[in-house]
Amino acid sequence: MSSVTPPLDAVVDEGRPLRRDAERNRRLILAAARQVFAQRGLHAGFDEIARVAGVGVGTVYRRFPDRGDLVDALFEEEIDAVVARVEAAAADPDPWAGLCDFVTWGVEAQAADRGLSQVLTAGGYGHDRIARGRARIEPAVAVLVSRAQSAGLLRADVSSLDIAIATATLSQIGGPDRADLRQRYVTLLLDGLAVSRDTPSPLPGVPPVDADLACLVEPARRGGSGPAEG
Amino acid sequence: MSSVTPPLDAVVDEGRPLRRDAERNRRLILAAARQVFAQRGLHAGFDEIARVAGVGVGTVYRRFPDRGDLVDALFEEEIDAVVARVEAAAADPDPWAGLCDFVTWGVEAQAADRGLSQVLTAGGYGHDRIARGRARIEPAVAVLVSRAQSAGLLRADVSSLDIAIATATLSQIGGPDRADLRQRYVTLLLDGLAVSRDTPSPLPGVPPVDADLACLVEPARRGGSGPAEG
DNA sequence: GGAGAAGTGGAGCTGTCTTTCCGTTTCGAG
DNA sequence: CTCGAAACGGAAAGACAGCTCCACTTCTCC
Repeated sequence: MSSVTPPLDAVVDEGRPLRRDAERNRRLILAAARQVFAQRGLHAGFDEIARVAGVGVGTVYRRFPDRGDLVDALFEEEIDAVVARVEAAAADPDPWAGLCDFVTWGVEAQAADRGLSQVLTAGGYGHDRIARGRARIEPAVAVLVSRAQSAGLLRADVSSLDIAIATATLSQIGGPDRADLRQRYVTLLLDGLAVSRDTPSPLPGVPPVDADLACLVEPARRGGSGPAEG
Repeated sequence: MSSVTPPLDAVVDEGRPLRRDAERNRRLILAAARQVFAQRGLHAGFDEIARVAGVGVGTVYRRFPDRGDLVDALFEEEIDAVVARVEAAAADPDPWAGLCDFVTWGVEAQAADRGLSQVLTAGGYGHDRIARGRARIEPAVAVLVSRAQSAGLLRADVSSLDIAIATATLSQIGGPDRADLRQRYVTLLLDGLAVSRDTPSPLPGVPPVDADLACLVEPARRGGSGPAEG
């Protein structure tokens, strides 16, 4: 307040005067964690993050004593991106196109980043920064939803959380590279969300093959469960 | 090949002359595994199955040397039940009602039994008995699907595997006791699958609350990830 | 009711993942 | 250049699940 705003504040807060090498490593760790969390989800071992970052595990633990710190640091801006995208969709002159755009994008964003999907759906991963970020998404989606409902295009009995749940659920289908497959179900969902229609929107992609079923649940582990291997 | 068909054959095969206590334990283990796999999925520890069955782990491993043996023994008849249900649905005089019935039931059956969901979707859990069982489902669903398509009620561009994937996906929503929630999305799916409709089928249940998002992905573990606890 | 095969249970081995600790290295102020 | 503090890395301790092994118990057949 008065004269003493101690420089220590800066250390505890954001603008930490970390030693140059420490700051460099911090960035390397964040970059590595972004990649590893996206691929493997938030359970990923600190070992792997350290290896990808090219630092020792000890360094990761010193900088981010618990996983929540790392999650907070990483996903705050990703959540900002989600909010921005919802708001952009809500600004689309065509309310229905805006909704379609957001659902399509949301499914892919979560499919491409398993960590994001976990942060958005499972409570209790990050700390306060994540909680605050999440709280900003739902109202934004609510705007998008009610606009499409007012226009008489989106059925009146869905809520913004229905959209969130459906979007998160569809993101679980297929691997990161199977956008084609997921978009079939996005299309079905959107056709189901429309108030009425005469004819189905054509499903994109090609019909799934037997192996496409497999990417839903966690696969059998290398243990006794005998992964048939082919 | 000639004269000696050792009585051991019987032991290795099906009609095993197990000792009375061993046969009793075998049944206890199967019952326990059915319950544990349904709740926790097929990764569940043999420890827990043993504890529920009231036997030692060693006993479980002796009787079912690998997880696939246990899965085979348990899920063959559950798959038969799925096939039976598809065939019953295909016999419904109303092709659309049959499809709705099967999707609704299939989602709940898989939601109530995580093990079943894994057996049906992830390849490589059981052994040959499971593989053979799975192979019987798809053709049966194909009948159901093409009947509804021929009647002009189901959109022509979905395949039976689309139905299987969508069904399995929706079963991941909510806990075992949230059939009300899942049926909202089943309704949306069916509305999306219809060739055309004028008005949306009303969504059952009540709109989800924030906490309902959480049951999609595996929750944070008790480790450093700081499950915010509330 | 006795002998021996069959079956049992759970202690403990193994491999995996998380976290801590401390001897060494690197930085940067003087 | 020198020195102290900060940071480093990775070995190893701890926690834990999957699986094995064998001293002991229980059954069955005679």
